[in-house]
Amino acid sequence: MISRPPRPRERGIPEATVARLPVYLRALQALQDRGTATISSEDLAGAAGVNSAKLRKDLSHLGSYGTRGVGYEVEYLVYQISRELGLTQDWSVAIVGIGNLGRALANYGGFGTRGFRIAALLDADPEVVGRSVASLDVRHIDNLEEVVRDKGVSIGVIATPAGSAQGVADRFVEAGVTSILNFAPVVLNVPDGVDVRKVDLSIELQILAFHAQRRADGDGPGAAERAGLEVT
Amino acid sequence: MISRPPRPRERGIPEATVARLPVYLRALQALQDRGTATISSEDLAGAAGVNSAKLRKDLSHLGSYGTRGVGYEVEYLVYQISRELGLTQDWSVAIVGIGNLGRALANYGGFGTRGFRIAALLDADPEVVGRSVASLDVRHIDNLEEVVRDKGVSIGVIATPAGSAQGVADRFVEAGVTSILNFAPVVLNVPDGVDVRKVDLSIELQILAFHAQRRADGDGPGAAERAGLEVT
DNA sequence: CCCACTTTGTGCGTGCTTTCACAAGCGCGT
DNA sequence: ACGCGCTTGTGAAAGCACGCACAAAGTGGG
Ligand SMILES: NC(=O)c1ccc[n+]([C@@H]2O[C@H](COP(=O)([O-])OP(=O)(O)OC[C@H]3O[C@@H](n4cnc5c(N)ncnc54)[C@H](O)[C@@H]3O)[C@@H](O)[C@H]2O)c1
Ligand SMILES: NC(=O)c1ccc[n+]([C@@H]2O[C@H](COP(=O)([O-])OP(=O)(O)OC[C@H]3O[C@@H](n4cnc5c(N)ncnc54)[C@H](O)[C@@H]3O)[C@@H](O)[C@H]2O)c1
Repeated sequence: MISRPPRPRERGIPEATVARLPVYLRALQALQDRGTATISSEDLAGAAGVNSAKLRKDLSHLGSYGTRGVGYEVEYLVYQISRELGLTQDWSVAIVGIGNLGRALANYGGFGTRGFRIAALLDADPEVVGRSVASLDVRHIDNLEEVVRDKGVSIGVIATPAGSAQGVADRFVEAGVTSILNFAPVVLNVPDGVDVRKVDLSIELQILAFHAQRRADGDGPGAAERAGLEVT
Repeated sequence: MISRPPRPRERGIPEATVARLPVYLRALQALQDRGTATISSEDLAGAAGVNSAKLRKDLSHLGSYGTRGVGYEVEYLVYQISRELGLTQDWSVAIVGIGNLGRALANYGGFGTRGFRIAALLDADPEVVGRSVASLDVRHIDNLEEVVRDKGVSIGVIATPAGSAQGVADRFVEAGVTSILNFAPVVLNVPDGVDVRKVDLSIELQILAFHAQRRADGDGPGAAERAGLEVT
């Protein structure tokens, strides 16, 4: 391992924190819409469904943006989290596989509140290619490289059947897309430096089933807590 | 495959392990379809995209189902994981909010490979109620309690707009549903003993954006690895 | 100016997760 | 029967994550 140059400010935000920042951001934006100017860690934690100490520690990774005795200024915090998450710039998204799910995604208005723009839709089926979905023409998958280049696509969404997903991922990578969101139920194989996240409905259901079964079997006192359930 | 496990089952399977079992199960079923009889932890780990030591430790929580020098018998392991996850019984699922997403979910054939059955669709919009989606009549949300009772619904899926989600969750809980999968971008408030999981597209996109930005900023050597990217 | 009160930022103990490394166990060929 | 090669199962170590509890820092009232 090469020793890194002495960085004055090591910016290593824990992964668990990164995953929660969007939740905080959403809660803050709701507060902002309601006209709230400042909020305590206790209240914000409540709105985000987390422990307040955890929230404070998470925010402390971004810097010291709170005021003791008062709380956090909502607007300022919204800006800081947005900046940290990279939402102050625009991200072009391409969706591949305009079937049931792909269409729902394309039509989904509040895509990512802000920051994300659906730039292109692609499919392989001649029936689908050429149609207009959510005010966008569905292009043929063969144009992927061209579309990525011309539209500056930086995030690829895969909503094809499982069998096609790896191939689509390969083409995304080939075209220079290094962020992929995968809805197909397969493990994608990508080179280092490419970031893949997956959304998997059936895994979520199976986890629910596991806990439900456990609750049904040996439902003694504390069984739910042991299973790590939502506690409010 | 009728004989119950020899020893009293461990009561504490780590949550992280539970979340991976469905991934292993899917990989195993793919192997099964391809006619593979046995597989080593190394190969299965490769197919599931995890470290082989982790895979072995995960499986060890279910029992000692491997054979040293040989590997795991695919069919047996499929059965054991299925049983552990509760997939040997049927789960009735009700979907509330038959909009873009709800329809996609309802039409999604391979819902959970096996074990999950969509038993009911519910909506509040008179335009939607009464229509037939995926061979099911969409019922009015006011019938939720009745539907849950009659169809034996044990898992509730929420695909309504954010503003309605808490209300729907409350009604699910009231009706006795203790497993909820939430697609709406809100933090649900539920009593102890109710299990809520969420699927949140925009959070995933924001996490991708964070890593993409980080890569763009200080893309030095090892930057990708530090960000915890897919490594294959 | 001081004091009572509020709330942040964080040191620290605890428990969970991951990974390494290897002894023990199994099958096969001789 | 025996040894060799392969693979599992698991102790042990290291790394993360969580949440308590409290000092430090700020506010506002008197
Ligand atoms: N529908 C859901 O609710 C849902 C839920 C969870 C997961 N998924 C997963 O999402 C994916 C899509 O599901 P769906 O219901 O929309 O399926 P679908 O069959 O309705 O749509 C798939 C689309 O992908 C296109 N396609 C196929 N191969 C392609 C390729 N090589 N390049 C480009 N396009 C290609 C098809 O033409 C089709 O339009 C599947 O992997 C599914 O398992 C769907
Ligand atoms: N479409 C997507 O791709 C997508 C992606 C991520 C998240 N989501 C989220 O999923 C949810 C649904 O999205 P959508 O695009 O399908 O929205 P949609 O507006 O198309 O559908 C929502 C449906 O819910 C129904 N509904 C509203 N209030 C209800 C109530 N109280 N009881 C029962 N039904 C009610 C509406 O009648 C409508 O049919 C939203 O919260 C959205 O943020 C959607």
